[in-house]
Amino acid sequence: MNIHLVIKALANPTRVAILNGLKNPAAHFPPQDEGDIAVDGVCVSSIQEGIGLSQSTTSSYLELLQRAGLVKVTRRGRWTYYKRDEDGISQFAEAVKQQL
Amino acid sequence: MNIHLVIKALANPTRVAILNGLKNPAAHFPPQDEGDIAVDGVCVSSIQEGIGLSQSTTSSYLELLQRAGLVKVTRRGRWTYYKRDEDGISQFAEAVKQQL
DNA sequence: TCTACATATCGGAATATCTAGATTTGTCAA
DNA sequence: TTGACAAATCTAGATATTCCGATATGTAGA
Repeated sequence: MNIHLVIKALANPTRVAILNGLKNPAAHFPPQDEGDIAVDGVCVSSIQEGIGLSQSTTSSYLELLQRAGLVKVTRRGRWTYYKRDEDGISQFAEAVKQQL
Repeated sequence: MNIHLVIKALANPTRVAILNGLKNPAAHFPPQDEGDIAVDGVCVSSIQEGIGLSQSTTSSYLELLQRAGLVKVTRRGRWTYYKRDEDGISQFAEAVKQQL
C-alpha cells in the first residue's frame, strides 16, 4: 500500500470518475460483447466509450489505477476486464484515517 | 470540503511532510521567538527551516494546505502561525471512506 | 498462416506543478 | 517616520502530468 501512489492516482478527476463508474458498471458503461460485466468486470473499450477518452489514455489510466491497488484486472483472450479492488480501496481509506 | 482540492494538496510529499511535522511541532521545527508553538501553532519561518524549503515555497504550500482545509491559520502582528485542522482532516478521512 | 480486433506502448504537444530568487506588503519598535 | 523583519506575491525555468494519434503486440477464428 503505497499511499503516495494512490493519492497521485486520485489526483485526476477522470480517474476518479472511472473508479466511481465501476461502482455500478451496468449503469455507467455500455454493454460488452463478452464477459459478464458484474462478474468479470468491464473491458477497456467499454470504459473508454463510457468515460469518453481515447483508447490509449483509457488503457494507461487503468494500468495506473491498478498499480495503485484501486482496481483489479482479469485478462481473458483479447479482453482485459477491470473491476474495483474493494480491499485496496478500504486499505487506503484506513491508511488515510490512521496516518494523515 | 472539496475532496479534489484536498487530494491535490496531498499529492506533494513535501506538503504531506509539513502536515505530518505539525503533529508534534516541537519535535520537528526549531523554537520560535514569539508565540507558543503548542497553542498558537508554528510560524512560517520555523516551518521553512524545519522542512528545508525556500521562504516563498513554504508560504505558498501553507496557503494551499489552508485552502484545502488541512491547516488553520492565526495571524498576529508580523507572525503567521499554522496548526493542523483536525476537524478538516477527519472530514476528509470520512469523505474518502464514504465516497471513494 | 492471415486477418481482425482488443489492448498496450510510444512519441509528442499542451498544460500544470514545483520550487527558487527577487520584490512587495504589513507590522512593530526606535 | 524610518528601519528591520515576517510573510506574501511575482516571475520564471525545470520537471511532471495530461491526453492524443500512431504503431506494436497478443489472441482467436477463418
